[in-house]
Amino acid sequence: MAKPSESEAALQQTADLLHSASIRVLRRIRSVDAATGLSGPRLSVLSVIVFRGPLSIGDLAAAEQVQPPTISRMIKDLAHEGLVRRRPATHDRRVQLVSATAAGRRLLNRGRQRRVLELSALLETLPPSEQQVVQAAAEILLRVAT
Amino acid sequence: MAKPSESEAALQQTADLLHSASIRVLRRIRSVDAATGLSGPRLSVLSVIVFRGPLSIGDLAAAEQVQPPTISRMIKDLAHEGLVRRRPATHDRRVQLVSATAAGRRLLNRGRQRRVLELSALLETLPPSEQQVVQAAAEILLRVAT
DNA sequence: AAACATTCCTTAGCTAAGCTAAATATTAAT
DNA sequence: ATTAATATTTAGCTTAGCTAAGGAATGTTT
Repeated sequence: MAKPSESEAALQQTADLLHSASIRVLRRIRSVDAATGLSGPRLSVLSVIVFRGPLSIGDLAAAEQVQPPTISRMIKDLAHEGLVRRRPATHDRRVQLVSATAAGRRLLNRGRQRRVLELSALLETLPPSEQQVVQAAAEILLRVAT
Repeated sequence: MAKPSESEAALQQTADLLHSASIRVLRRIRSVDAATGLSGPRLSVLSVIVFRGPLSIGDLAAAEQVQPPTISRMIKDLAHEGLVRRRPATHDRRVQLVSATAAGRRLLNRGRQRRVLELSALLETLPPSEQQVVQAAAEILLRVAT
């Protein structure tokens, strides 16, 4: 590993801080998520389904960075719990289009609300100037991190 | 749910952005982590062991927000792979103190290096002013989010 | 000091979520 | 009409989470 230049070192320090901060933020949220009654992975796929509309199994697998069989089974379970509905696409009956039921949307939105409130409580302890820094950083990262 | 005031709404928007940004940052890192040959959970406990020194099973469980049996089994496996070592504490022979081996530290540091470089590549595309915003935000969040 | 209670860890056994390989069904192409 | 390709499912394995129950060491009470 070559010796990094000064600016590279600064970049790496920022990267390191960002890594740790992201971990802590999500760790904080995880505890609150338990209240939904869904596991992390299920909550995550339900979220994709709710916000990115009807979607095939394959698209869901790509979105979750997971293999199709994993999604296939989760959708079966979520459908059985009435949170999600699936039907063959009209243009290609191999693909299953998955969408959220009203119950699925309700559950997700309540969970999302709890999460947001948990983080809000954290941000509330900051002076407004720092809140703005956090917001600006989040916007920057959302722009560049796919 | 009561109607939020204007500042509460702003806070919630920031919280929402922060949530999404954190997810995307960690998702980006996950792909790189696969190169270590360790799963996410194992990498995570190894990291805690390396950076927080010798630690009991119970402390590790608390750090990872997981029940002790989960850690107990993972430590058994990591020890078997030579990445970690455990021995009874001298002052209380019920507790097992876990520490990293040289091999464990090497593996972790290489992985950490890869992660940091991956994020650095992302940050590099930003103008310096935005890099500073991200760094400032990360520092703020590390301060308030345990 | 003996008995009881507590604490730390492990074992056993379950479920969920990840994987690969192989099967099925539909569509596309030759 | 076959053959190839694609989308999903099924089957079977591993890892990681859980709870319940047990063993060993330590603390507490009488």
